[in-house]
Amino acid sequence: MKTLRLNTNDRAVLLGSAFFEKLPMATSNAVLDDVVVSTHEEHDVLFAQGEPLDHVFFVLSGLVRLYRLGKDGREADIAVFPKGELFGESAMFLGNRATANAQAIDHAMLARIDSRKLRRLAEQTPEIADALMQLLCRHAQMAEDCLAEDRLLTAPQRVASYILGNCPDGITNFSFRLPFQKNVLAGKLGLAPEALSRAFSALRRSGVTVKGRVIEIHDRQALERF
Amino acid sequence: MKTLRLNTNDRAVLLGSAFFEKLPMATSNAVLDDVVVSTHEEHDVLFAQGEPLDHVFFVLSGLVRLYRLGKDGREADIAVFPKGELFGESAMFLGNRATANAQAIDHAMLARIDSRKLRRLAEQTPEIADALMQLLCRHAQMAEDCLAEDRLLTAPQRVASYILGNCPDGITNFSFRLPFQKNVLAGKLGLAPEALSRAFSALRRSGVTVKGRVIEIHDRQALERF
DNA sequence: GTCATGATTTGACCTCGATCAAATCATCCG
DNA sequence: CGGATGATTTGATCGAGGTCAAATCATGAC
Repeated sequence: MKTLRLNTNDRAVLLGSAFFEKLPMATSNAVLDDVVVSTHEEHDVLFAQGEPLDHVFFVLSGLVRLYRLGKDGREADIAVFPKGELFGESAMFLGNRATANAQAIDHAMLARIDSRKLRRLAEQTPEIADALMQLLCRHAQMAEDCLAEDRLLTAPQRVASYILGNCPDGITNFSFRLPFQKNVLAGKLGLAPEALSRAFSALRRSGVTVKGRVIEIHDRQALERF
Repeated sequence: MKTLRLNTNDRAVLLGSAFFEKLPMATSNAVLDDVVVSTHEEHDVLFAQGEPLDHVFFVLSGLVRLYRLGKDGREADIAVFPKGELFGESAMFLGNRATANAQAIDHAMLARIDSRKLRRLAEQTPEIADALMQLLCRHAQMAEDCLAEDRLLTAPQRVASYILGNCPDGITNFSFRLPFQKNVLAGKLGLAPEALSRAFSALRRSGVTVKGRVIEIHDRQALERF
């Protein structure tokens, strides 16, 4: 891991993200003034469950996977954060201890925001408190969505739901590129890679084509019905 | 559903809860000044996914179940809230639309707090914003815990984990009463009632005794190892 | 291009938990 | 007490998805 200072481009990514977008510039500057950037190799562990954690992380580039470990060493993904996402915020409210492990997928560049300072600023600045509440709420929703999908949908249905989540409304014919290896998608959906593969092949007869990382949809309705 | 005003006892329950406990009295009074109380029969639906929702609910007595519906009508529990819990707060940040269904278990008495007012107060009062952030964070953690347990643990392991969560540390011999029907516990753990029953019987050989709603543990270690 | 390495798919098998049906058990009510 | 109703358990069966092994595909290094 190497650490650097924030450059202009990084700053632009930060300011354009969902979290900072709605903040007045002065407020954003206050939050970002002592931010440090770090780069990480694929598979680097950023922090581990239970460890002290006094930063909130922002993904400048790459991807980060949040997961828990089972007694037997198996891993369960909680979330995958792409560029532009803020994570690790829950430790701020839980005694500055991480509640999960985090690992870089790809090479990743992260900005670290001091969590004590952020919390202090949130007390003084309603806009920051509001942004934090929205963030917490969104992350809670992500987990609840995941939980509900796990419990209600079969593997092919979960994959269909993921695809539809990437397809703009009203379009019936659509194609996009997975932002990560199938590997990672499988984890995110709570599946073994083999199960993901079989799910894709089950969806083929509903007009889904998979070539490498490129997914093509030919019949939105069929997917929705699945 | 009948609606009433807040009586002294209800007010005491509210003020003693995790959310209000840390607020100055004047702040709590501001939040509670126009609260309305409603009573609900078993199985009453409080609100449905997607509906407009402009209250936050507080459980004065009874239990409330939060769940999502699948296409086929199957239900997946997101959370169960006992007396003293605040819920429905996420709608506040998501366009005042419920993200799940809520249903009373038992007879239930609920206090409704106007969510627009609460949000306005949160902007003016850092203590309220902070309490809200803690609440959101706790609810997010609950969902993440659930998700991780679903993915990492078998049915008997999840039940063991639930029991241990109700057993104070360091005690090896312990007994407690379920706060709801096995029915409800099954849903909360993402199991069919039959699976819960079988899980209990699998735990019998690890020193767990079940008589009606009363659970007895005779060997904490064995449960932890399970 | 050739090879080596890692990703993905496919096949075979097996386990967990869902489902349906039936048997018990518990509680409440007259 | 006798029944009725609902909760819980038990039995039998089935299917989804995990695991392991092998085959195939893709990619980058040379």
